Amino acid sequence: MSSYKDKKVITIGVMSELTGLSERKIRYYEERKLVFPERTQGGTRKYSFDDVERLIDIADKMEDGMQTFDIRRMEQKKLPKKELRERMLRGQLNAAFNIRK
Amino acid sequence: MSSYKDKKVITIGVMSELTGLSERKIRYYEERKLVFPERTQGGTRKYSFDDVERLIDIADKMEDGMQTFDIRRMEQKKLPKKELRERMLRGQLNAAFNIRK
DNA sequence: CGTGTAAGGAATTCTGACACG
DNA sequence: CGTGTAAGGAATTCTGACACG
Repeated sequence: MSSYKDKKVITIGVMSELTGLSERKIRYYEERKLVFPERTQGGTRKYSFDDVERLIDIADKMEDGMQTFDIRRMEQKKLPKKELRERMLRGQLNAAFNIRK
Repeated sequence: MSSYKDKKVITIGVMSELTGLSERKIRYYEERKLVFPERTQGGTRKYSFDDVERLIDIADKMEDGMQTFDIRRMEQKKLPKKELRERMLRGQLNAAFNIRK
């Protein structure tokens, strides 16, 4: 089962190129528990191709106005469907009208 | 067709861990035209999973006493079969008796 | 030929913080 | 909340060379 897709070998610089996301964003999504890179002995992050796809997916949802909180809940599938729909709608409205909290 | 396997994303440090080869060896095999990493803007090497497999294969052949020259020829499949067999035999003999040129 | 190593420098990454909205 | 940035330091990588066998 252990494929190449889940082997953590990609540095944050390459990941940034692959996803188009800034390193800052990538590190922030980790802080928000959305990605879980491994580390080298020295402490540099290592990501997998699965993480590449995950980050692209996250980026899409962020663009739709969703918040990291909602994305995390969504992946855990623990949020009741009704509430999730409301949150997604709110996110899209926020995005559409560029609302600031 | 462009799979993950041929995407150049692995740094030499990770490659060294993945293959068990020293960075010195990995760079040397590049010098001998056996692997062809890409480079980042800054000049650091990037390898693919295909390269991981290729290097492991190379390492096996080196252990059998083959020389980089023969390995390269072998991959190009341009060496006559008879001569190749002779070279492989010689390599294995060298390895067996630990002969120094 | 194949590989280790010390050397000096450059590129990459890391963390914690301040800023803004 | 999400993200940019300047800051200082540490880890990583690079090249060319000398060594040895």
